[in-house]
Amino acid sequence: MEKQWRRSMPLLSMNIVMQLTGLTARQIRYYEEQELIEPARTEGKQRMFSLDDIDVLLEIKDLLKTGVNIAGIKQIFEMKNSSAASKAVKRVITDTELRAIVKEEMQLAHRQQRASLRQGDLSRFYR
Amino acid sequence: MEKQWRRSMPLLSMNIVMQLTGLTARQIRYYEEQELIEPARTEGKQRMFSLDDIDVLLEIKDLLKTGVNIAGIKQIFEMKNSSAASKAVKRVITDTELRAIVKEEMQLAHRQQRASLRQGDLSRFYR
DNA sequence: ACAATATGTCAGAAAAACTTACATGAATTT
DNA sequence: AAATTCATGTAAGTTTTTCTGACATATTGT
Repeated sequence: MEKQWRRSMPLLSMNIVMQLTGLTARQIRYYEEQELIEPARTEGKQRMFSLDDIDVLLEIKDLLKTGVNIAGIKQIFEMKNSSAASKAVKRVITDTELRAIVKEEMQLAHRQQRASLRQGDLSRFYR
Repeated sequence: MEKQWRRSMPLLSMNIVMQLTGLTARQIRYYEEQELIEPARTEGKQRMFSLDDIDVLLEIKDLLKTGVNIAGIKQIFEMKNSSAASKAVKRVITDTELRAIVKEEMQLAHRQQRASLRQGDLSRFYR
């Protein structure tokens, strides 16, 4: 609970993040557009990412792979944040919404043989 | 003695390194020219630095501030490397050379009131 | 079939970084 | 004192990287 700020320092440029995550620039920008991440910007408006951003991007990648869509990921992240803030897990997502998400998840997880672990990217290189 | 490789991954661009070290691009390129560092390159020939590089740059900055010149720094680094390689500290530097360096060091350290600790840069932000 | 999603691709503009060359003040050498 | 060396500044022109915006498209949901 001390040098956590280091993980939130925006040190990484687009190119590196692409390599670390195995995502394309288009994907990364799209996730930002969808407000799943909010990278810092240089004076010249270029994106600068933190290690925390990398974490989030890898999680997005995994969730998409298992079939959750952006809307679902957004909800999941909201849940995380509210519980992480240790505020008695607010009901930001209705039960039906949650069930829909989980169902969707299960379906695709079944279809695809749950080939989960990412590879071909450099994610194994950090943390 | 395990995830040390992470510190050697070239993740950082010139701009960030300038901020982290408080050095100018000119200085950083000059130190490379003098073979004190050897940053990786992207396909397009842009420099990419590792955390280890940052360490070295900060050390260069400190040593220069205390009055050691590039040649001296080069020698010091050689000593470090050979002893780090735990090869019975070879005499890569003659005694007279060493004395010259130390003398030079002492003189300048005296002149300048030994205002040592760096500030104004972001070095405190990592590690 | 139609609409929505997530991503690819292209084009033009802007930002960042590169190399090379010349300038310069401080320190050192001759 | 003049010349030289050292470490850094600065300018110009070029290349690389990133940006935004638009349009294309395959897959999935209704």
